[in-house]
Parts: sequence; C-alpha cells; structure tokens
Amino acid sequence: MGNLTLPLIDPASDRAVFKQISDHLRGEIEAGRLQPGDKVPSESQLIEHYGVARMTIRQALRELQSEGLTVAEHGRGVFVRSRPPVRRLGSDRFARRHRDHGKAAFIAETEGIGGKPSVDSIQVDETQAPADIGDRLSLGSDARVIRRSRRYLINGHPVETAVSYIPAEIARGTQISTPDSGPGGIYARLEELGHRLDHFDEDIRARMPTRDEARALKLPPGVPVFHLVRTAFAEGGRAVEVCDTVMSSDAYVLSYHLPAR
Amino acid sequence: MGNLTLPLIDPASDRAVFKQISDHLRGEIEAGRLQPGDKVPSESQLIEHYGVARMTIRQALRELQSEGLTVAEHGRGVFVRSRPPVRRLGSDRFARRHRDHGKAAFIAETEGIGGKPSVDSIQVDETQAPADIGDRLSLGSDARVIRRSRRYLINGHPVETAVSYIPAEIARGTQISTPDSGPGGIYARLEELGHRLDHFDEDIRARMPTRDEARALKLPPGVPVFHLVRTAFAEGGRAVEVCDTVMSSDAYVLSYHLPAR
DNA sequence: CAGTGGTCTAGACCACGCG
DNA sequence: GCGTGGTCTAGACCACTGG
Repeated sequence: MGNLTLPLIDPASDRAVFKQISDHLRGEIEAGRLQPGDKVPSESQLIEHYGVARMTIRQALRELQSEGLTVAEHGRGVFVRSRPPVRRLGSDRFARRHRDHGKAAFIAETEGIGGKPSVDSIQVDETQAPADIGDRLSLGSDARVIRRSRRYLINGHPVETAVSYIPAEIARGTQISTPDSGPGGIYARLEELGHRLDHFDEDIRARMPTRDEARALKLPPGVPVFHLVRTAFAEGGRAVEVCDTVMSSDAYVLSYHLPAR
Repeated sequence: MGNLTLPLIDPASDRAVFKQISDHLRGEIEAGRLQPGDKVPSESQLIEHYGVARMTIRQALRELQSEGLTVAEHGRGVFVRSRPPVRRLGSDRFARRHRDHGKAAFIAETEGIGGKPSVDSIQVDETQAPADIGDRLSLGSDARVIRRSRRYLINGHPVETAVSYIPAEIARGTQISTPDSGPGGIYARLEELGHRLDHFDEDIRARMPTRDEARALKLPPGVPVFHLVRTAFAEGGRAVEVCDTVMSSDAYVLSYHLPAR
C-alpha cells in the first residue's frame, strides 16, 4: 500500500470503526501522502489491513466521497480528486469595454486561463415566463419570453449551464431569438436595440445538485453547485434579461468588488 | 404511510432498486406530498412495502440525505429538511451609512429578517500571519497580525464562522485587539484610526464542509458551505483587513450589484 | 418499554477496465 | 481473466427517543 501510514483500529475508542478508517485516509490526503490523482488502497487491501467487513470499508470510503475528497471509478479504483482549472468570475466581466471587443465573456475569460472554451446544446424558443422569472422581469403572469439555453465547457468538460430569459416583446424577430447571438453576445444585441445596460443584480446560492444537474455537469458525488441568477437592468430601470445559471463549484471562484461608499 | 403514492419496484428496470426507491421518495418531496418537517416512512415500513433488505432501504435514504433533502434523527425518524430563515447578504452591507448607525452588520440584518442574532466564541490573539493571509495584506513573511475569531448564530442556531486578520502594527493596543470591538465594529475603529475605507474585494467558493466546520455549524450531511474571503482596502490602496468566513449555504443568499460601466 | 436509526458482519452476484 | 467497485441479502447488536 505504498508509503501510507495507516494505523490499526483502536477497539477501545468509542469512535465508529468506519469513521476511524475514514479519519486515517483523510489524514493521508491532508498530509499530502495521497496526492490528487493518486489511487487510494483498494477495498480488498483495506479489508485485509483493518480486518473488517467490506461494508465497513465502503462506508468509510463513502464518507470521503461525500466530502468531495475522492472519486470512485468503477473497475479502476478510488482516486483522490484533482481539481479542474478554476475560472474566476470578476465583477467587471460584463463591463461594456469587454463587450465592445466582440467576444462573449465566457470565451475571453477561459482563453485567459489557458483553457479551451466551447458551448453546446444551444436551444432557443419562445415560451410562457416561469413565475419567478416573470417577477424579476416585472412582467404580467401571462407574459411571453425568449428562452436561450446553453451549456459551457472548458477543455471538453462541462462547467456551467445557463438559461437566459428575455421579454419576447424585446427579442422576437431579432438575432437574440436565433442560436448564434453574434459578436459580444446578447448584451451587445440588447444595446443595439436601444436598451443601454445600466447594471446587473446577482443572487447566489450554493446547494447540492439535483440529479439532472449532476448529469448535465458530470458532477461526481460530493461536489455542490453555485446557483446564480442575474438580472440585467437597462438605463431607466427596466429589467431586460434574467439569466439562471448552475455552475460546478469546483470550476469557479466568484469574485466581487464592493465600494465602501 | 399516509397519503403517499409509493409504487412498487419494477424488476424489469435496469435502474438499481435503491435508486428506484429514492426516486419515489424524492418525487413525493418534490410533489409536496411530503412537506418540510414531515416524517418519511420508517425503515421497517419501507422494508415491508418494497420487500427488500434493510441495507437497500438505507442506501436509498442515504441518497436523499446526501442531496440535502432529508435529515435523519437517531431514535426519531427521517424528516424532510426544513430551511432556516435565509439571510441575504447585500452589496451595500458595508456601506458607511450603516456603520455610522453604530450597529454591526450582522445584528442589523438579522433583526431585519425577524431573527434573534447572537455571537459567541469571540477570541482575540496576536499571531504570525498565515501565508495566504499575509499575501492578501501585502505583508512580509514574518508579519504579525491580530486575529479575531467568532461565530454568528440566528435564533441560537450557528450559521457562520469568521476569522478577521488585521496587521498588528495597525491594531495592537487599540480596541480592535479586545473582544468587544465597540459600536459599528472593527471597520468603524479602523476609520477612527485614520484608515478610511475605500472598497472591499470578496472571493467566494462553495464546497462541502470539513469535519470541523460541520461540527461548528451543526451542519447535517448534504449541506455545502460558502467560503468567503473578504479583503478591506483603505483609501490609498492599502489592505487593512482580511476576513475569512465559512457560512452554512442554506442560511444565506449572497447578493451583488454590478455596474455595467 | 417499543420503535427508531447507527453500526457491523459475511456472504453473493454483477458490471466495468484493462491487459 | 482478474481485480476493481456497485448492488443486494439476512441477519446481529447497539444507542437514542418517546410514551
């Protein structure tokens, strides 16, 4: 089992056996004797080392997995999790000066950290606004919206899903309701349509993913998501877009600038 | 088992039995037939209903727990999780006009949502700056800092731990290095000392809690944390404080305002 | 006390990966 | 084919909660 320093179970301790085992393994990871990408000893090796039943070992391993420290790969083994490149979302990512350069925010930022950006499953349709979205857009209960759904990937690995809602009255028949929103993205199009943007509000939650989200982002167990809802306001105060995004928490650091005023 | 509509296992399906069971229960929760606070059928009831072994039921229940949908209470049962009151952290929470009113941000905001705020385990000491903190404060490697640790509670339930670091050179011998930082908190004291605050930078991550964090915040399994690191800058650009906080993700929505500039 | 969930055992068969 | 993890069974004893 390599250079690991795994003690034996202390039968006198009142700490559960599986917790003692997960403590040992967690200690090896935190001490760096098990590095990201390293293989954790197999179940059979641990069974032999500790002299316990298989389910006890599995419970210890599940503990580590639910803490986001390891991933199990069927037929290969259990590995210490290695983090993908982290994308930093800065407060100024929607500044007009970036938009004017013609690249959508995601592409520019991802190239900036040396990753290969891509976008897939772009779907655009017109639909009834969900209630919470309608509220944020200050629309009536029967309002129609253009809905743009897409998924963002870095180096082929999905990191974020996003759904934008724009009042149909604004976007219908424009490039916003076509899959390719053009240079600078939909914010550039909104400004061309005369909706000069003034500010954005972002609400951020963190939670465990639903089953669908875990599938769409290929999330291993133990990785939470950021759920970010951004509302874009035009000068004059009208809400012109709501963007509902779900991001893999280990692909992102969100970064904000607050004036002391 | 009440009004629940729990189907039987489909033996023809290739979906694992325990996943079929957790799908059923998840459906009852999402449909609202199991409301927050409701008791999920007991293991023995589920064993009888589905005719499977206990470990299979337990695996299904663990699935729901790791998704943050339920909590198990030893000797009582498994319950649908009910959310505590959510505290919204707004962009303007450190605006000077609030500080001038003399209430620290946490107290004022919590009373605003009808909760009873409290703070405990306040510890203050002087220590060597950890490397990452020293970097953020632009201090040398042997720099000393005043460290202020505390835990915030709403209605007696812990929601956040915070550790502030202030260069010792600034804070030594002032009220900042005493447990009670006085009206308006340490930001008010820093300004009185001539460090007029200009802006704050916040970095936000989400992840599963460590064991220590889960204990300090009494987090049930399946609840991630926000890890927020805020740096306070004085006019002139000097970093005068770093605050490292860990927040229960289901007690908070973070809210930010971004100018379109 | 009865009922609940928490831990643990000692097996079984299966599906996946890799050589 | 062999070793890996994934699922499942059928028991056991324990600790906690509540009447």
